[in-house]
Amino acid sequence: MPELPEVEVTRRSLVHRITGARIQRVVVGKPLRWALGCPTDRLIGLTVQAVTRRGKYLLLWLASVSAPTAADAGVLLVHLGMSGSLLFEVGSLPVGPHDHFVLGTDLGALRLRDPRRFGAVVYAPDLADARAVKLLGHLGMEPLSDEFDVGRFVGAVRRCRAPIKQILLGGQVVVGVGNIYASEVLHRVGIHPQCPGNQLDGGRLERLHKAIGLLLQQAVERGGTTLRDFSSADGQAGHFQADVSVYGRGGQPCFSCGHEIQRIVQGQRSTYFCAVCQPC
DNA sequence: CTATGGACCTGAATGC
DNA sequence: TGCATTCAGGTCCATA
Repeated sequence: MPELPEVEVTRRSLVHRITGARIQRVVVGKPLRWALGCPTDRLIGLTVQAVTRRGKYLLLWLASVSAPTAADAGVLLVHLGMSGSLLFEVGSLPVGPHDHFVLGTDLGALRLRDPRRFGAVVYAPDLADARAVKLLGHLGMEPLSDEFDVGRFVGAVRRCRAPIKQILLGGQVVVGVGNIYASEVLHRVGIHPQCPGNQLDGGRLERLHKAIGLLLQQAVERGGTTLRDFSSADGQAGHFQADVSVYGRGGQPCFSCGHEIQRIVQGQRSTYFCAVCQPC
């Protein structure tokens, strides 16, 4: 489900509702990808001071009662994995079979619903903590921020021999581009997904850089992509699936040229592209 | 260091 | 209908 746009849409739908909420109850279900890393009791009484995002992680900054604006009580790193979604609801509805982490607060209940359990909620005292560094330390540039510099992007890609699709998915150059948006952005700029990074000239990479920012921004504005079950924290589905031009469209005609969309496998993930619009 | 494949887990869709 | 197979929005880890 969740690439950067879906995570950002979740963040925006959540932040104004949960900020200031005081944690009263923590319920854990079946194990997620990683253990929480602290006793659930440790979270009781803390308040959610801010909700930020790094790549596909949401960061819930926690504050103690004595310093409610300082985020001095650590951070919860939330990852939605493949099938996760966060829902925030007033009141306390029954915990469903796929709700594997629930924060009960005085403002409502936040639940991570994740059937496949590739997601995780990890507590870290701060971002210098070893667990936080392991998860966030190697991540590349934020594509919707000013740090997403053209020169750095071009330079980094041209140092890689891997296929450009894999470079985008890897997250070490730029974060947040997942399997849907990688295929989509390469189609937009006419680059073949198997083209090695170091064979792309500066002009094409500059256009790719620009297209990544634009595509992700557009997807956020459309509420993300809902292929099966994504929804924001208030239950709204996304609409960007209506703007998808190649992902999941193997065998169907390209909207630009009419040629049949190809499906190939790279790194055990499906890639979709048009061999006419993306010749190399 | 890179590249590759396996692992984690459930559910929906497809095929025989 | 029933059962087996394939696929799915992520990413860490072991192995070569």
